[in-house]
Amino acid sequence: MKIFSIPNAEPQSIHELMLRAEALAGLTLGELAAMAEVKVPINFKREKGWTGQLIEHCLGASAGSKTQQDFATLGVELKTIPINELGKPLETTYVCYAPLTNIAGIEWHSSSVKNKIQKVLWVPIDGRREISPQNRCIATPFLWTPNTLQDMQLRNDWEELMELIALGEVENITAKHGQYLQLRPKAANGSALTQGIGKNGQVIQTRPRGFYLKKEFTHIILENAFS
DNA sequence: AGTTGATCATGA
DNA sequence: TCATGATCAACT
Repeated sequence: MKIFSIPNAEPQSIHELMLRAEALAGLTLGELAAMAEVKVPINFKREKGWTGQLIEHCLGASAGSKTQQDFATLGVELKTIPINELGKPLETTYVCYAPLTNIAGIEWHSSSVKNKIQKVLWVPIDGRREISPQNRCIATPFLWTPNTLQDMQLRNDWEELMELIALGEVENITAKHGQYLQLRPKAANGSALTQGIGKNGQVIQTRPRGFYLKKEFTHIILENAFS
């Protein structure tokens, strides 16, 4: 029987992080929440980020860290991902905000997307809606770094999307653009506005956008990890 | 308003 | 049925 206790400090090595993460496998969110002494929501209608924050806490991520990776000293980004009984993702994966102004000179190799996903600790969790949150089971976490093909796939989509943004087409971009990386609104609500580039190069107000990994892409990551 | 964590819910 | 567009909460 595996023993798990809530750590009180950040992991000092990848190895330590992975030991902690692997010890979560098989636990339900209810069991883990009990150890952390937090209440499990009946559903995620309001607390949509609850699972991610629980796992962060239980792996010893420093709370409220901004802009950089969850485990900055290790260069590791943590992502929970809801899956069904076949191991297929049930949701897309948020990566980061998309820059909509001052984008001249931004290259893929220095982009937020590329840097965010250089090293990701994926924590797959049974996310089937017919299972109550407290009974949802944590699967086996694994570390992932994009391979050459995956890097190229994301780069192609990223460059297409950034080109459209630079050309003042941001408001014509839909989630259908991009094969593996998509651009979608990312805000508290529809009234949130930020600056963007208009069709004639002027500054416009537009909804903030975020980059998301499409399910097809994360599905392949999961398949590779468990094959 | 911006960024972190994401899932919800409705139109196609 | 399912992805897109919208939304929720905490913290800064």
